[in-house]
Order: sequence, then C-alpha cells, then structure tokens
Amino acid sequence: MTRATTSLKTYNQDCSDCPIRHRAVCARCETDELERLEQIKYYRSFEAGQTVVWAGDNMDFVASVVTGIATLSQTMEDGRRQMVGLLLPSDFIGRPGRATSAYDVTAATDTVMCCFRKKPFEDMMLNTPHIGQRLLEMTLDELDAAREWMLLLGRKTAREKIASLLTIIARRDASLQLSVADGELSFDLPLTREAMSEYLGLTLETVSRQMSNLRKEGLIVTEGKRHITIPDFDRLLEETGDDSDGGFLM
Amino acid sequence: MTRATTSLKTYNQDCSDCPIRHRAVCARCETDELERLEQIKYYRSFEAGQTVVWAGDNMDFVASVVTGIATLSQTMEDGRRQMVGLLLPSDFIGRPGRATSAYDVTAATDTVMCCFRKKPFEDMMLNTPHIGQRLLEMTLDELDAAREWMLLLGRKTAREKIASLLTIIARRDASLQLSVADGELSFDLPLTREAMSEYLGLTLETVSRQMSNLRKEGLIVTEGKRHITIPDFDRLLEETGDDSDGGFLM
DNA sequence: CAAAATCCTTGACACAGATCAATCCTGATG
DNA sequence: CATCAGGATTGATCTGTGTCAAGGATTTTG
Repeated sequence: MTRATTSLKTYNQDCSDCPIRHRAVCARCETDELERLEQIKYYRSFEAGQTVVWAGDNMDFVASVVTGIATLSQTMEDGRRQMVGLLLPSDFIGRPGRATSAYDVTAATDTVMCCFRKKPFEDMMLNTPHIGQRLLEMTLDELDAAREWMLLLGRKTAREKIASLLTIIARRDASLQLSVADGELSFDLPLTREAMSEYLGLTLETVSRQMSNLRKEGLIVTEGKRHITIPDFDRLLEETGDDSDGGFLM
Repeated sequence: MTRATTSLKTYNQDCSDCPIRHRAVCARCETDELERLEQIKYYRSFEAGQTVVWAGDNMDFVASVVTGIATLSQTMEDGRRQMVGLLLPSDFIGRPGRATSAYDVTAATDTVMCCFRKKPFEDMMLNTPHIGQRLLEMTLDELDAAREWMLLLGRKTAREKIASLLTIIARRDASLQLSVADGELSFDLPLTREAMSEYLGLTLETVSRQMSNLRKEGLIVTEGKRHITIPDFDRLLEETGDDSDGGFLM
C-alpha cells in the first residue's frame, strides 16, 4: 500500500493510484475527460495535525484524499468541538457551488490530497453528467453515514460509541488493516484519544477509560498507544448496539 | 396558507402548490418535462402518527412533502430511537438507486405527499440533467443540516438543544409562522414532546422540564400544549450556543 | 543522556440528565 | 355532564459521564 510519506512525484508520474480517477469521480471517464481532469489537478500534502482550511475560509478547490486521514469539525464559541466528517482515502472534500468551507478541515495523520481548482471542475461537471451523478451517489452515502453517526451521538452509551468507532474504522479503511485471520483483525488507530472524543461526543478521559475497560475484558488488545488487535470482531460488534446483521457499511 | 386538511382534489386539479415542481425538483423544467412528471405523479395523505414506511421495507417511490411534517427515524434493537431527518413542506424523501428505506418514515402531523414511482422518475433523471443537479444541491443541503444536527447531539446541553430546535422550526417552516412583529414570533409546534426528545437525543421528561424553564424565564410563552410565542427571537438565539451571526440556515 | 513535550491513564468528586412514579391538563366520547 | 385517554408536567432519586487533578509512558529536542 502506498504510504503517506510517498513523494508527490510518484503520483505526478503515474496517477494510477489516484482515487479521484478510479473510485471517486471518474470511474466512467473517457480518455479525453481524463486528460482534462489531469490538466486541472495538483497535489498537496499535510502533516499530522495541520489544518487544511478553517471554517469560513475561502476554499477555491475540491479534493480527494489520496493517503492519510482528514477530518471535518465544527467549533462552538466556547471551544466545544464536534467532528462531523471523517475522510479516508478516496473520500471527497468540498462542495461545488459554495465559496467557503463550512467546517475546519484537519489532517489527522500525514495526508496527501488530490486537488482540483473549483471553477474548472464545476465547468467540467456541467459537460460530463456522470461526474455529477457520481457526486450525488457519494453525497447520499455521506448522508447515510451522517445519519448513522447521529444515532451514535444521540443514543449510544460511551462503551457502545467506542466499539462502534473501532468497527467503523476497521471496516472503512482496508489499508489500515494489517492482518486478518479467522475473525482476528489488527490495525493502527489513526486517531488520538482527543480526535476520538471529538468524533464520539465524549471527553478524552471517558474515551481512555472505556478503551481500558474493553482492554481489560479482552475485547481489544493494544500494543503501544495506537496499535490495536481485535481478537474477535463479532464479539466487538455485539458491543456496538447495532443490529447484528450490519448496517449500511457492511 | 394551504392546510394539511385540504383535499387531494385541490392538488390534482391545480398543481401550482406542488413543491416538487416549484422548489424541489423541477424549477427549470420545460413544459414537456412537466408533462412527463405529471404523468407519473400521485398523491398520498397520512394522519398524524401514521407510519409511511418502515425501515427495511420496499420503497418503490420517491416523494416530496406537500403539507405537514414527516420524520425519518432509526430504532435500536432495545427500542432506543433517534430521529435523523425532519421533513417539512417541499422536502424530498427517498433515495434514487436504493430499493428499500433505511429509516422509519412517519407522519408527525397530518401530511400530504406528492409521490413519483421510482423507476420512471429515475429514467427521467437520466435524460434531464438539471433534475439530478437539483437533487445534488438538495442532498448537500441535507448533509449540512445533518452535520449541524450532529453538533447539537454531540455537544449541546439540554437547554441549548431545546432553544436550537425552536429556532430551527421557526426558521424552516415559514408556513407555521402565524405572526411576526418586531422580533416577536408565534407558531404551532408540530411535534409532541416525545418527537422533540427523539430529535434531540433526550428523554421526554427532560424536554418538558427545559420547556418549563424557558417558559418561567419568559423566553417563550405557551398557550395550550402546542402554541408557542417567542417574544424576543434574538434572546432565544443566544441560548442555542450557536454563533450569533447564524449558521447555514440564515 | 537529560529535559521537555505529547499523549495517555487513572482517581476523586460533581452534576446534568435518566429513570421511576405520581398527578395534571385538555380534548374526545358516550 | 362525567368519564376516559393521550399527552404533558413535576418530583425524588440514581447513575453515567464530565470535571479537575495528578502522574505515567513514549517520543522529540538539545
């Protein structure tokens, strides 16, 4: 798997890993459309913790995450923060038709994004209906994810929230998954306790305590601060409060 | 203002109130496109409390709320419920490209919906790009609303949640607004305490208590169970925890 | 290698909101 | 007009999570 530390040069020479082509936007593009996308595209990389744009800032591009993880967050006047989007590789950032970002966009890990200047991208959308269609599909998926997230925030206990987050990350980012064998699954958690707490609507202390509980009960095994092994994925699933037959992410 | 009790006949004879034409889908449609929409459209009405579709049920139509209020909710195995969508007149229901509903759809008040059989609607979307574009816009707006809602669920206090809900309803459904004069604003709350609690991720007792508090402090005045007057809208706004210059809904 | 900086863990205690339970409206029904 | 039913209110108590605070582990810096 391509690492976040791979130089940009790699991508400029051979864009075959670029998700905007292959998964996000242009799976059905013809050669000349790819050519046009190629012309308006550029890469940016960010270090873990770096802010990509602040809420309210002008945002003259749309982008797709190539490697790493980015987050969307909202902040209240008194500093309370809530994450409202978690962007994994191939996820799309930016809203055509809006000049400024409504959220803080932050790189949670070292991140590479494939950016398109907004104006030419919007022009291209007009002439290429399936890009718009693809964008609609992606937006509907994000809306479903947001609604699942609302259930988590509104009704789940701290323990259920943690279990849910772990299963969501394990399922969504296959690239994190280092090993899978008869129900065992192992990966590096790409979020700090603080980022987890912002995702879950908890304090970082509660996150830490619940992680410890899951550890003591053998539902997860930790190695260092970030590496996590889930010995029995199904057993963890039972702690999420979700229907056993899985939701939209299955 | 057209009432929820207006007979369907009114609409079949003259669809000028039908929001699917005017606001939701077809603002830019030509005559022959309107003609085609007309052919695949039908109306359904529901009484307050009635379920429109259950989560997981087959849903062979998409629709637009004409009058009344509908809700989307998720239920956990043990009965915990979280509302994830509040649909006011002109709002759109149903996801093209998905056969079943992911949520319970319920009529919160007496409701009339303008429905389109899904297959012909999807066919029409393919030939009429601006319908897809409009749908993308609407979906992006819903996503923004969902994210604002996530902040509410994850980080706001019960008091802030109530104040937020009141301002959201007051702003979103102009039809509810009976009187407006120098900051005073009056409307019929279209939700029961229970529905409010499902929206806010609270129990109905907490909703009731916080409503009482706001009443005692003069932030709201109630008349009967549902009628609410907000003597000073800006003062209530200060209780929401939101930035004073308003969010996306302004 | 020491010092500093992050990030994480754990404990003690407080409190907002949940739970359980009783009562009160208000409009509908006979 | 009395009764009933569904919603709303209020009270007493409990509990999960937040808050405040101390300390530990790991990585970075000089």
